Amino acid sequence: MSSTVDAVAERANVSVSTVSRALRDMPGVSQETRKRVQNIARELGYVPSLAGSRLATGRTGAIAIVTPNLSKWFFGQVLASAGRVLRQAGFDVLLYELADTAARERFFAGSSLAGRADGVLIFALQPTPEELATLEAQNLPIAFLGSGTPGRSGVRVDDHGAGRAAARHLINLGHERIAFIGIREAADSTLGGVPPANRLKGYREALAEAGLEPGQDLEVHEENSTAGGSRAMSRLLCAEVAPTAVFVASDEMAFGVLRTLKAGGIDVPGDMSVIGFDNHELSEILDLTTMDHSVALQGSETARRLLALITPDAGAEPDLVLSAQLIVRGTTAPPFPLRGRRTATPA
Amino acid sequence: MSSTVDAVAERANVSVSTVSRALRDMPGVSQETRKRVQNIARELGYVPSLAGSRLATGRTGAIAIVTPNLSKWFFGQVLASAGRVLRQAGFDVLLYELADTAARERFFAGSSLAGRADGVLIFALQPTPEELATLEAQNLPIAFLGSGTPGRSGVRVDDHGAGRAAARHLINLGHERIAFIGIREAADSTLGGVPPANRLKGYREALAEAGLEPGQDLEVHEENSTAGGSRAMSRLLCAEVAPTAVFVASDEMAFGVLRTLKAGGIDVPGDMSVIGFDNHELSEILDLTTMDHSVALQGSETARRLLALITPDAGAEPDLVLSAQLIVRGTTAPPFPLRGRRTATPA
DNA sequence: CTGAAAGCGCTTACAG
DNA sequence: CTGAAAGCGCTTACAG
Repeated sequence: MSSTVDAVAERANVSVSTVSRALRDMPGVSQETRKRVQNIARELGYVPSLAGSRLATGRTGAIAIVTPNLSKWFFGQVLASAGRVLRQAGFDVLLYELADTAARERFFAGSSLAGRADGVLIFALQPTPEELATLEAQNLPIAFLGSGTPGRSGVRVDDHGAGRAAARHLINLGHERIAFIGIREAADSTLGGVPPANRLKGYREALAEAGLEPGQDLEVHEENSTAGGSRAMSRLLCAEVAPTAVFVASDEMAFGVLRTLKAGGIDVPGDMSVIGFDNHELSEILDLTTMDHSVALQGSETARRLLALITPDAGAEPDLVLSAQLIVRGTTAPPFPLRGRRTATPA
Repeated sequence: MSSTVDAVAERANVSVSTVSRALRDMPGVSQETRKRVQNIARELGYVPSLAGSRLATGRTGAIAIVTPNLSKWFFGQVLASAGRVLRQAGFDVLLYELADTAARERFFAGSSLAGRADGVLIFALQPTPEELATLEAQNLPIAFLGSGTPGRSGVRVDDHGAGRAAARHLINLGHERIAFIGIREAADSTLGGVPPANRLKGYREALAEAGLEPGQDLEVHEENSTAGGSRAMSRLLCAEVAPTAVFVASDEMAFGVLRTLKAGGIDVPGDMSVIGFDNHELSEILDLTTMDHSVALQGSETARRLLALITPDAGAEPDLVLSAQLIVRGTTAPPFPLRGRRTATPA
């Protein structure tokens, strides 16, 4: 419907080359001509056809975001924050949710992104070597969020350190039987799976350093949901010797843990300390002690790194590794015996 | 990088016209030629240039989704469900988050969608007549979610009926002082504002029908967040005569309400009944009685309606008005005096 | 500073 | 069933 360069050119008595240059603030156009062309373009309501310029330049002006299950809180947050940075920079955002393995395969099967995007943001899914190869074949700049692909641009969290820190907090409180509830990926999950593993490692390391025996029955893995958390906690309650504290690899699971404990009449933090991971927007409501890992920042910084890869002037930014930070709330406390001792022996 | 129609044509000893037709399963190509062309295309790793076909056909193969603040739970859910339907139908999803009024103005200022999308889904924002006009000017099919634009294709919730139902539930339990906590839009909100108003109307209507006086001090409005809910509840606790029940226009606010009540030592549902609105994924954890309004369905059905507008064969589907449904959980009960009477007088 | 022309990669009447 | 050609709307060397 809207007019074309030709229409503008004719009306302004110049060539289309001049129109093109004038409208894009390119050098080689006199001030006067430029002004005139711009005014006429405005009058005519001219808006350049994206398809035309894409075909001519090969640039699309769009960035693709590839994400696992969007209905999870985390991905909504990083999508929102990354999207804002990209739009700010003038890019359109193309959204690819790979909710299950079928969608993932379909996506990586073809050159899904060819001619559609100038770059791609990959959230939390660890591409296989083959997948990475097909991505490379379309040679687009890529930035990764959360998947530890060495040598690639991106942002990730020091999950190992975070796991240690969470466990340390419980150890410092005096706990000796500390359980771990980790994320078990669903069979058709599209995630990479690296971060949870590292949280577990950090936890084990802290326990070892403190001279605590990590009982196998104190590590359970479940689906990352409130229901999964509930189930995991139920299993822990059947351990030979029940733990006095539990480190849960996601806040959502921790919510399920809290529900189960409440249902079972087990006081938190009186009988059981609980620490989550995420600083989910609702963890404050539940007064959950948790590890914050700057979720919004992860999204925006990944986007910024991709932009640095695309825009020639911006220097390449190094990978960013974020440290998680303990947020102390009301679900962690010294174990019962210690609390007793302390109140009985004022310093 | 990938080869072009010309390359395929040359290799197959046919014209580009034939290649184009063969690859898109158009009539007028012999089975044999078609097969041969398709094989060669595959061998060459040919993938059609989107920019080329867009320019030639005017079709983009993309749908734009325009949404308010994406980090809100509701919008993440409807985006996810709508996106799945669109991708299933072969469309790319272009995401426009209009998080504040500035973004909204920028979006509606130009013909942002011209040449970028074949249709647009508008979530929960009520376009002004001028905005609607600029949208129309780009003449794209539009489907609305949640904004009551009469005569337009879309999906919305019967908020009026839902408000009545929620209030009825409390009335039926025997409550006589029933408060309402509504959503007050932030100054730079991009939302339309229609649904909350209707929830309030339904509430008032139910009270009137039951012969209950709706005290002005029983209606408070706050920002749609847990903090807003907390503030609103605090204000209600200062009313001349405190309510015994409260209908909260969103679950997130209701979470804040529950926190405030807990902090104040007010038992739920013993001293105060609370009913929310959304059936938020975490409302079950908090055992919150609420109104479910089929959030995922809203997204997918809006997408389906847009597709019906775009694909010629599919008949136009009528607008969909969804009824909300009460989910009874643990935060609603008869008011204290009634409970007392009932236990004292066994039937 | 300005313009004529080729080219980006497709699709689609039109003719055969 | 197949092909030659025009056209979609831009950008960009190249020449002046």
